[in-house]
This record gives sequence, C-alpha cells and structure tokens, in this order.
Amino acid sequence: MTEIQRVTGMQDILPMAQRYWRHLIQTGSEVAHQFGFQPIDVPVLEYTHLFVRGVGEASDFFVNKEMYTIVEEDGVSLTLRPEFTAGIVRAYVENGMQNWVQPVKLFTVGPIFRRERPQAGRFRQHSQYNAEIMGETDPAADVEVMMLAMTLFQRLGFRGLTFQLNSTGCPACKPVYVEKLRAFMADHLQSLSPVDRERMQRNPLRILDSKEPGMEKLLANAPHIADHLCADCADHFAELRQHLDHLGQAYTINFRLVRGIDYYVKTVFEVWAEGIGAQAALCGGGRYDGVAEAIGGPSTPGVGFGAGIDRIVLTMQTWGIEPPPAPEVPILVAHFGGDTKTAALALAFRLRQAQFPTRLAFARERRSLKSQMREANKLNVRYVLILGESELAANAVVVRPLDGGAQVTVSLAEEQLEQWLRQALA
RNA sequence: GCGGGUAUAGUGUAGCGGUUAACACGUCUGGUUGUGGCCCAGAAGAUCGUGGGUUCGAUUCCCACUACUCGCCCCA
Repeated sequence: MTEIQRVTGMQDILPMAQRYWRHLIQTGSEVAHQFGFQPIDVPVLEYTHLFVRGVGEASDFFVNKEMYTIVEEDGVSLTLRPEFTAGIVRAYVENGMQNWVQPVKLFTVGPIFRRERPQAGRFRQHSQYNAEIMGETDPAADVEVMMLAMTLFQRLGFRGLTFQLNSTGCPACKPVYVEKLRAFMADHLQSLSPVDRERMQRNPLRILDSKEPGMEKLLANAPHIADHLCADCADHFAELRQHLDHLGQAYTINFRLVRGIDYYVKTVFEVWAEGIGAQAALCGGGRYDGVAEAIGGPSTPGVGFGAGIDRIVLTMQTWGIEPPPAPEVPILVAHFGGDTKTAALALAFRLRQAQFPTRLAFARERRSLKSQMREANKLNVRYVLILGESELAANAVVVRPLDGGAQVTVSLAEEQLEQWLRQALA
C-alpha cells in the first residue's frame, strides 16, 4: 500500500473503461476529419519558457505551483505540457506553417499535466482533445471550431447541449472595461467577500465567475463587457452571432464567462450539457490571437478549444451514455492431453493469421476441459475449438458453440475451418 | 496553499480493548473416463495504510504522517 502506488493525481485507465476512451477518440477523429482538420502530435515535454511566455502575466503562479518542471544537468529547464495551445502554436511557427494553405486546421489528443489538487473530474495527468484553427481572423473560423465541438458531443450522444458564449475584448478594449469593472466593484466593496476582494487585485475579470453568494445580483448591475467592446471586437462578435443564428444554432450569451489568461481575445465559449453546472462544462475554448507573438513568433491569429476526455468519460458514465461494446474475442482454443497443446498453439496462430481474434487456453500441467470451458464462458467467447487427441489424430477440431447450439466436428484440412468460422461469425 | 470525510483480502463491506479478524462478490481447483452457465466442495488471498503513544494487552482509543476522496483557491 505504501510502495506500490500510483502517483497522486494519476490514474490507470483499465480495460473496462477503454471502450469509452476509444469511442471518444475515434469519434473525435472522424468529426475532425469531416470538418477538414488534420491530426498533429506535439511533444509532451517543451522548454519551460514556451509555457511561461505563452500564458503571460499570470505565469509566475503557474510556474511556481502548477507545472511539472525538470531542470537538466546543463541547466536547461523543461516542462510537461500543461496545455496544448502553446505547443501547437510553437509547431506552427517552427515548421513554417505560415507557408501552408491558410488557415491551418489541426486537432490532437493526448495527456497534459497540471500540478493541482485533484478533485472530482480533475487529475494531475488528464487527456484532452484539442482543435485549433491558425492563421484566420474571420469569425466564421470561430463558428467552425464551435460547431466542431458541438457536433462531437452530439455524435457522442449528449442531449440538451448549449453554447455559453461571450466576448472578452482585445488589448484595445479589454483594459478599458476592466477599469470600469474595477471602479464598479470599488463602489461596492462592502458587499464583496474577502475572496473576491483578493480576486479584484489579482485578476478582476475572474470576479465575474465568482461563486460567492449574492454575487449574482451584484453582477447583474455591473458593467458587462459586451457593452464596452471596441468596434472591431463588436463587429466580430456580431458576425459570429449572425452565423450561429443563420445555422439555427442556439447559444446563450453569458457575460460571466471569462478566461483567466491574458492571451484570450474576442470569442470565449463553452459547451454545457443539460443538468451539468458550469464546473462540468464539456469543453472550453476561444480566440487567442496574441499567443504566437507572446512566444516569440510572428503575429498569428488562432482560435480553438480543448475538451477534457477524463471528464467527458465520467459524464458519459453518470448519464449512462453507452459507447459501442468492446470488440470481443469470439474464439477460444482448448486442448486436452498428449501433443494437443503444441497443435493448439499452432491452430491459434493459424486463426489469427486468418484474421480471427483467438484466445488460447494455457495449461502448465494437464488441465481439465471443464476448467477451460469455464474460462471460455466467463470471457464470453462464442466458440470453443476443442483439440483432443482423437481430433488431432483425425486432423479435425470439435467446434463447440456456447450459445446452446449443437457442436460439430470440422476438418483442419485446407481452409475448411476458416470457412466454417467465417460463416458462423458473419 | 486552505478546509471536511475516509483508510480492514482483488472489490464491496462486517467486527471487537483480549477472536483462528467475519461475510459477499471475484480468483483458482475439483465434483470419476474429454465439455461452460446453476449448484456443491475445497484452496489461495489481510503483518486490519505507516509511525508513535495510552493500556497488562490495540485492528479497535488518542496523535502525527501518508494516501484516497469531496470542496475552496486556481483553472492555460
């Protein structure tokens, strides 16, 4: 219990849970392909400064407390990626994707690492599905990213999905708004909780999604960013909404929806599912036109989203959304005495060559057929191929169906067994 | 970083200041000569999270630590 143990916040994805994961990843890949996104993988490890520059002002906090960083002997500092965007933007710049047909549309799946305190649906290692469009400022690109997310969740079987949508402004209008918000809050200091006063210092926008009691009423009267956007941002937001309206896609303008990091501009959105609170949003994303420059590359607009796979799987499980059943292994080869084990081994490989998923019964010593039958039954095998000495002598196997059908003897000559099985399993 | 809860075989639980630490599920084996599910029998599997106390004696009471868990902060 003390020695052999997972690292805090890490988890094993056992075979029983894999069908959720596989289904999610496969559906995600299919949908991405349909939307014209190409797959990409970026390293788990990057130079620390990539993430430090990428996340901007709040970086001290993350660097100190929330990132897994190792310093190599020569002093080079590396960090396990705490997000995908920085790495993908780095790959875009480093591989000269500016010279590809614009925009470049990419998606990826993989683990990310954050040294946070684990809690329901939050792990230190968790996997994300990410999609990004790089090199395009058109609000239609935002729409496409949003609809990719929405389609994915619909395809997975979620119901009652809604967009939560907001605009967070840009370097031109966001600071002006933040000042207005700060001034408003200063006038209502006495109704702010200590936590929110603290927030006002560090990251005023975050007050908007405060969970403190009474904030709802106060925030309703606070200045809303949608009313303080610059012309460019207002146009972008208006056009985005127009497109959504035109698609008949419902959305909720949520003025409390914000992102904690500076590089987000204009669009921010989440997908919520019926009955799930804001904390369990299925995904979140937005526009990050400032990132490429922040990491030292040429100014490049980008928009994308990330969806936490672990959390989506949890949600599917609590809702009873069933992925397709795991592929089964329909055949077990049993053997019984004499040289039959050797022959069974060969038979199993022969069947696998012929594309039949096959399990082979093992037996150090002589093992009863009954025991092997039990194994087959527990594994939900459809046919047990019994290879005893008499079958071996006759160059045949007994094919025993486990669904109650009659067993038959099939010759091992030529392709007879393969043909029989192909028909039976069709 | 802060706060609440929990810690007994693989899993879920019971238990008590002194017991061979129990039960269910699961696992394995067997139930006459080569055939699953039900049933029956047996077996393996726990220094009762770790370390300190209190006590004649601690799995049981107390403390600390660790881990797990739920929430807060934060959330790229």
